[in-house]
Amino acid sequence: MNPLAQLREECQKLLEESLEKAYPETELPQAKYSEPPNPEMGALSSPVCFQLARPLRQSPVKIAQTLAKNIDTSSSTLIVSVEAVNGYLNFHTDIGNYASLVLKTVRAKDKEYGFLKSANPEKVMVEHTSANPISPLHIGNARNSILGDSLARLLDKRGHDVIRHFLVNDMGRQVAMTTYGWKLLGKPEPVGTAELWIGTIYASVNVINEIQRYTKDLREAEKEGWVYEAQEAQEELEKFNIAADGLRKRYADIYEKLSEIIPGIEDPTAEIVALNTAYENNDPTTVNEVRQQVKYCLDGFEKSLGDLDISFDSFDYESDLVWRQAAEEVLEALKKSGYVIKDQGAQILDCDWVARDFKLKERWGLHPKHEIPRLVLVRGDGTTLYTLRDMAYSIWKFSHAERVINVIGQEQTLAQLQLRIALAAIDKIEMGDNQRHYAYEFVNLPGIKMSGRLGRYVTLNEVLERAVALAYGEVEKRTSELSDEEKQNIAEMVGYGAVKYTLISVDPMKQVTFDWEKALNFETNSAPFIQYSHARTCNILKRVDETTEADYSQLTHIKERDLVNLLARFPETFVDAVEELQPADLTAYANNLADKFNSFYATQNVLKAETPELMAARLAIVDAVRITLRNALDVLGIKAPERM
RNA sequence: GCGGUCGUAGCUCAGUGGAUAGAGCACGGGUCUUCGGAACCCGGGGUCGCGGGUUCGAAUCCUGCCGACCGCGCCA
Repeated sequence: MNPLAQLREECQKLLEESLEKAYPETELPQAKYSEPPNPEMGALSSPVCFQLARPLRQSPVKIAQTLAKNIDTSSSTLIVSVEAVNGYLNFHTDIGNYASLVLKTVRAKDKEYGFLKSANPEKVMVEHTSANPISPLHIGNARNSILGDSLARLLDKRGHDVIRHFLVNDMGRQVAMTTYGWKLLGKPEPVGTAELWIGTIYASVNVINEIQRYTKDLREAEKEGWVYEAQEAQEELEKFNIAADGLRKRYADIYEKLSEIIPGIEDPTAEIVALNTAYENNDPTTVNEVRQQVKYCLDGFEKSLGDLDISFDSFDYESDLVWRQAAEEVLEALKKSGYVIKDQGAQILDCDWVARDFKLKERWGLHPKHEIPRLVLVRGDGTTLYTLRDMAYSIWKFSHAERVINVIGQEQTLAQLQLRIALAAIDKIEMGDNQRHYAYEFVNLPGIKMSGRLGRYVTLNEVLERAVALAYGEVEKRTSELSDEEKQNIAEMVGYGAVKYTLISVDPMKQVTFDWEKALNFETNSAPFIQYSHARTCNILKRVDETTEADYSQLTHIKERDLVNLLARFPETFVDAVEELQPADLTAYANNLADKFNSFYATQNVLKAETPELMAARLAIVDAVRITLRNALDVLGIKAPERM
């Protein structure tokens, strides 16, 4: 299953024998094997001589030469020679044997190639997306969904039992505001894309309220002759008026109607708060209304994400009564812990104290000077805060899983840390250990900031539509004989793949600026490029029936060796990507493999190979590349069409 | 003020202790009677934010500055 590991074992054996001969009594230090800078220098390389330099009191270069001289490769099937270069030991493979091992392994394992299973499979819950059900998913949410889903896929392939979870934030003021607007409109059915329609209601209510407020401020300031205040109000008004124009353009009647109704209401804010309270108190009519509105949005989310092949095993509503009860229990436990202090009637958790007592900073790798701010649990008026519900929710997660990964924006870092600390305070320190905040940064738009409150965003749907349309145009140029449906199918695989790839391939902690050109770039270093390479492999394979026995020792060209080496690296790349939770490792790998394959393709003609045995061997490479590219894309949730 | 994250080519980004720091875009030049050019090859372009330290070896680890963003609510 892992040919690279076999190769490494043989290297290790040779090294040990050589060291025993050349420097008896010396232990072989633990050293990682690395990849030489270029394939001509061998398949594997060891820097072990640098570590031996001190104990042996010799230069690494000298040691490497001595060890190389003492290595006898006759006992090894995979290694044909070892070279000392600048203190490194470079291992050269017997291409016939190594290619045979690698290519046969890949082809025998086929769909399972690379997916080494964990020795300790766990139940893992991945919570991702969890977007507020009041606006369409935008390109920033999509980063969350796509990263979360790729993590879930990676863990699943590694043999873990994965639960994909969505938390519905239905308790906030924003949901109440949206439902309020929807009621004012007479509870109509959504028109067009439901989430966008809902998002327009939400933003309209908000914008209208703000315009009223600043209009009032402006009048007062003018009356009193406050120049500075007047100017400030004027600027705010302009901002909201621009937003209003955008909303009108999207759904003229929503904004118009609401802007006729709302100014006639004495205190809309009070009514929104009242609606929120009624919902919290489980008033049956309100529950129906809110849930209906939320459902419109969630159905839309499921559809957009479904297009991307992203789905959930469970949706849970924050409003479910269980949490409130569980939150009470958590509060009791926290009080008993003794870490809760009182301040003007409020109850507050002293996080830093907990961290000190349980040595959490050492345990979780935080800086010793990192002071953790205190956390308010209960207000002075006795009402509880969200944190308690979040804790209860966290505890609930662990009744379904041993490990929890929360894909949540980077701005929640402190809140997530406080949550883990609070869990430690009530004797659930292992829940803190096994809970990981998988943080990611914003996606910005060039020039402006996205804002749900102003209804200003690039929606996921828009991006997907444009990507698929562009892909369709390209597909049409090349596969005119296919039916429209087939072309559409391929265009979707390509367009969706392109969007996923751009979001997966950059470090989650890097702020990115959304760039249409880059998202729709179908050239090298994109999903379509990898998919295209895959289609090329399929195309070659389609043209032949392999009958001749391959002679792998004829794969003497450096590009062929390079591909064999790279193919052998896939299983460990996969394992590293899962263990480090870095799906980007796999986009980089797949791009690299596609790149090397195209380079091979340009000069090493497969079907016109010099001998039938060489052709068979090259076909084996092509087939192995096909399998590996497909598997790498598959584990990222990107499909690989056979033609495009 | 305190804490976190980021800073690598003109632009967008890889590279989490190893050899000469790599891709794509953009720019300049080439390949093609093709196993599908969404391709391949060559080229220019870098004091890895700045300074110190650890190490045989640092873009990578530690530390001090500088800059950008985000947190530090009796909001959710």
